[in-house]
Amino acid sequence: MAEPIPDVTLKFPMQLEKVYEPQRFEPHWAQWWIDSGIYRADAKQAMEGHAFSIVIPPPNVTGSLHIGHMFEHTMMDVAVRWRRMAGAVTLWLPGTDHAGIGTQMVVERHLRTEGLTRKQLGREEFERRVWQWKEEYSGRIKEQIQREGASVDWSRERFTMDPGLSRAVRETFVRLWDKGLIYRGEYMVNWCPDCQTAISDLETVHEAVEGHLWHVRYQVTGSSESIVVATTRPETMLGDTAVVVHPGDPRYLHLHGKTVTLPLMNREIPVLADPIVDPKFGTGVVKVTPAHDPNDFEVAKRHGLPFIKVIGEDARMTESAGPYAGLDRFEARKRVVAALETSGELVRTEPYTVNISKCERSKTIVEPLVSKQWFVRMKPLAAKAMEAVRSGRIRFVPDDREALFFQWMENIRDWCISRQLWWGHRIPAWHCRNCGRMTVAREAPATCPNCHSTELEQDSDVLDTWFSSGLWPFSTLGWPDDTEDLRAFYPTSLLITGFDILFFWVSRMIMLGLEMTGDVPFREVHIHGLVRDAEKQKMSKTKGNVIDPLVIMDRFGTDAVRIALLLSAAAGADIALKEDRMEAGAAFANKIWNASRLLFLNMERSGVHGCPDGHVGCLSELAATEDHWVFDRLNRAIETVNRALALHRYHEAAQTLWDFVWREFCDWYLEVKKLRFRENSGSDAHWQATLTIYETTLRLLQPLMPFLTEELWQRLMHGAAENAQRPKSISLAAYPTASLDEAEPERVRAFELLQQVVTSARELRADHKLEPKAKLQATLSRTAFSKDELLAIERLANLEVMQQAQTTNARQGVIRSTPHFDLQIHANASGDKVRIVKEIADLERAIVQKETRLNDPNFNARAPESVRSKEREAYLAYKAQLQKNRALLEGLE
RNA sequence: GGGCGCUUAGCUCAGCCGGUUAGAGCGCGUGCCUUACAAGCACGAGGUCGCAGGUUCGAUCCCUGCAGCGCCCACCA
Repeated sequence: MAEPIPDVTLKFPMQLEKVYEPQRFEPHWAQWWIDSGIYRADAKQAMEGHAFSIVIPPPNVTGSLHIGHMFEHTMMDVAVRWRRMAGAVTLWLPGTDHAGIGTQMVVERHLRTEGLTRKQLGREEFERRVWQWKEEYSGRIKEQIQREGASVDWSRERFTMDPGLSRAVRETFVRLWDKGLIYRGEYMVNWCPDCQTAISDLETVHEAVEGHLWHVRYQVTGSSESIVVATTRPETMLGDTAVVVHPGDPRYLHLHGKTVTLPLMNREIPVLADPIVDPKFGTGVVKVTPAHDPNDFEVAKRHGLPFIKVIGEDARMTESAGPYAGLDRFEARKRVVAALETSGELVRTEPYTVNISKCERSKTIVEPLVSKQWFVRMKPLAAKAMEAVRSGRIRFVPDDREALFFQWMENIRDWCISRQLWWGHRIPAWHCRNCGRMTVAREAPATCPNCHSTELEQDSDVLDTWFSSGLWPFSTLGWPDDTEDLRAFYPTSLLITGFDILFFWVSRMIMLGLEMTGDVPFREVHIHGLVRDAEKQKMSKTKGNVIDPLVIMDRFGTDAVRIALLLSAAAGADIALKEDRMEAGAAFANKIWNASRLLFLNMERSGVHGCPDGHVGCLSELAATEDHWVFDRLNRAIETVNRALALHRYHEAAQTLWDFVWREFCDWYLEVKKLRFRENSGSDAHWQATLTIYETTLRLLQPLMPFLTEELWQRLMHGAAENAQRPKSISLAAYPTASLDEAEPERVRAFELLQQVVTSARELRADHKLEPKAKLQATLSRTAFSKDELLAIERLANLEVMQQAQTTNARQGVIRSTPHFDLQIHANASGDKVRIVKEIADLERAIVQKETRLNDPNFNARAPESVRSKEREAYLAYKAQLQKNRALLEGLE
C-alpha cells in the first residue's frame, strides 16, 4: 500500500507550500485511492446495511473522454462520495461499451490510412484489430476516470463484451425469443448504404432540404384519359406496382380497378383505393413503390402487391431497373427526369421541401429497403416500463423529463436489433446448412435439433450495441446468476445520464430490466444537460471548440474543474462552459489552500499539533463570539448542502459551500481569528472551536473537491495524536449533519452587529476617500460589545472607539446609523451626504409600499398573521431608520 | 404536424412551497502589495424580472394570449 502522504509533506505536514499547486498532489491521491482499495464495495456488508449503488454510463471505446463525461462523472462522484460518507455501503461500477457501429467505423477509418479495408482482412482478423483498439482506448478512458477523481470500484470494472456480459446478452435474447418478443422477418428498415447495415429509427436524423415535386402523367390503359401523380423520388417509379387514390375521391371513382401504364417501364399497374391517400394533397394520386417506401410497403401488403427492388444495398439501381441498372440512385433520378421530360410525361416540376432521413453516423441519406432482420416487439415491454414510471418506482429528475419519456414510449415501434456488422455480439441463432432450420440457443448447438446435421452456421449479424447496454445495470452484477452483488446492489439507486440517450439507453434499460429481472434497474434517473462551449455551441471536433478535460485538469487542477462544472449544473440545464469559470474554481481552491496555510502556520506558532481529539463539535464556554457566529453559519450550510445533494441540486450545494467558505469563514471568521493569533491569545479552547469548524468544513467539501480536502485533511491528521477510530481517508469520515452545538443567538447577533459597524466604517471611508491608513474615531451607542468585540471592530475597521461623542456638533463628523447602533466617525471629512440622501429615498419608497399594504383592508383580512406581523415589524424598522437618517441629515445641514 | 423548454444586471446563469428594499460568478469603476491568498482585500455602479391581460390581500414565481429563441418527436406522396 502506498504511503498516504508524499514524502516531502510527510516531513513538514503543517507547512503548506506558498503556492497552491494541485498537480503536486492530485495524481498521488488518485493512485492511493486505487491502491488502498478504499472504494471497493463490500456486498456482504451492503446486504446488512444501507446500500447505494450506481453504474457508470459506459463510455464508448471509440475514443477518449470529453468534458461532458467529466461533468457526468463529477455529479456521480459527488452523489457517491456523499452517500459513502453518510454511512451507506456504496458501489460505483465503472466500465466501457463496445459501441458496435461507432467503433467499427473508427477502426475502419484507421485501417484506410494503412490502405486496408475490413474485407481484405476478413472477419476474424478485423475483430482482432478492433480488440486491440479497445484495449488501448479502454486503458486511456480508465486513466481519465482516475484523473477525474472518480471513486469507482475498479475491481468491478466491466466491458459490454466481457464473457459474463455476453452470456447475459444471449440469455436475454433466448428468453425474449421464447416468449415471442423477438421475431425475424422481411420488413422495411432504414438501410445505410455507407455503413452497409440496417439501423434503427433512432439512429436516423431528419433534415428538411429543398427538393422538387415532380408531376408525372400515367396513361390509363385503353383510354385517352390520364392521371398525374406527384413524387419527390422519381427514380423509385421504376419499381412501382400500383397507384392509389382515396376510396371516396369522386374524381377517380371510375378508375377503381382500371390499370395505368407505368412510364419508362411500360408496365401495366392497377389503380387501387386506399384511405392512406390524402385527396387534398397534390393530385390525390400516389404512386406505390412497395420496396422503397415505408408507406407503400404497408399499402402493398394490404393489397397483396408485388415488390420490385430497384435499388440495392449499395444504393445503385438493380437489374430490375432495366436501362438504369448500375447507376447511383441520384444519377438515376436525373436520368429518369430527363427521360420523362423528353417523352412529355413530366407535366411540371415544382420546388418542394422534403424531409430526408440521414444516418446519424455517416450522414448518408438512408435508403428504405426491405430486408430480413431481427426485431423486438416493444409494445408489451413499453407498457410495463410506463407503469414503473407512472407508479413512481422510477423517478425522473428533473421530473419534466418524464413527459418526454412517455411521449416516446406511447408511440414506440418495434426495434430492429440486427446489424450487418462484424463488431458486436453475434446473434445466438444457428442455421442448418442441411435442412435450413434455424435454432436459437444460449450456446452453439453441436448438431441440428431437426436433422442432426453438424453443418451449422451462426447467424452472421450482430446485435445493436444498445441491446447489451440495455442490460448494463444487472449484467455487470453477474446476472443471470443470482450473485451476491446482484442481491446487494440491484436495483441500483441512481442513474445519471444525458437526455440524448434517454430513448436509446434509459428506456431500454427500464424495459429490459423489468422483463429480465422483474425489477426496475434504478430508482432514480437524473437527466443532465449538455456541456456547451462559451458561445453555447455544441462542442464538436469539426468546429474545433472541444474542451479536453485532461488539458484543463492539468491547467487548473481537477478540483477546480469539478467545482466549476458543479457550479454551472442547475438540474437538467445545459451549461455554457467558459474558461473564467474554471479560473474562478482554481481561485476558490487557492483560497481554501491559503486559509489552511494561515491556520497551519498559527497552529505551529501556538504549539498546537494536528486536530485535537475528543469533544469535536462542541462550543466550550470559552468560545468567542466569532465561534458562535461561525457555528451558526456552518450549521446552516450543512443543512442546505445536505438538502441540495438529496435533491440533485449540485449547483446549490456548490454555491452554498462557496459562500460559506469564502464569504463567511475566510472574510470574517479568519479575519477576526487573525487578531487573536496576533495577540497570541489562541487558547486551546479557541483552537478547538476553530479546528472543529475547519475540519468539518473540509468534510463538507469532500464530495465536491476530493483531492484538496484529502491533502489538507491528511496533513491535519498527521500531526495529531494517533487514534484508532480515525478513518484513513477523509472520504471515509462521517459527512457533517447539522449536529454541531447550537450557537447562542445573542452572541451570533453580537457578531452581526460587529460586522455592520465594520462595514459601515469601510463604506464611509471609501465614500469620503479618506486616507486608507488614517485612523478614525468612532462612538458606538451600543455598549454591549465585549472587550474582545471592540478590539475586533477597531482593528478590522481601523477605528478608534470613543466612550462618547467628542463633539455634539455632527457637522464635523460623518455619521452612519442603523436601527441597532449609531456610529459617528470623526474625521476631517467634507460631510458628503449622498449616501444618507440615497438611503432616505430608498426607505421612503419601501415605507410607502408597506403602508399601502398594511392599510389595505383586504390584506388585513386575508393575509396570514405571520405575514402581517412580519410586514408590521419591517415597517417599524424602516420608520425608525428613516427618522434617524433624517435627524442625521439635519445635523449635517 | 405534434410535444417540451427558455426569455431575470454588460455576459453566463441561480431564484425550493407566491410574502421584508430580486442574488452569484465573470466583467466594469474607485482605493489598497493590510506578514494566508494581487488566483487577493475593501467599497461601488448596474435590473420597468420578454410584452399584454387575468387569478390573488400580494406575482419574477400561478393561468391565458402574443413575440423572440432553442430542443425533441414525426412514413403525407
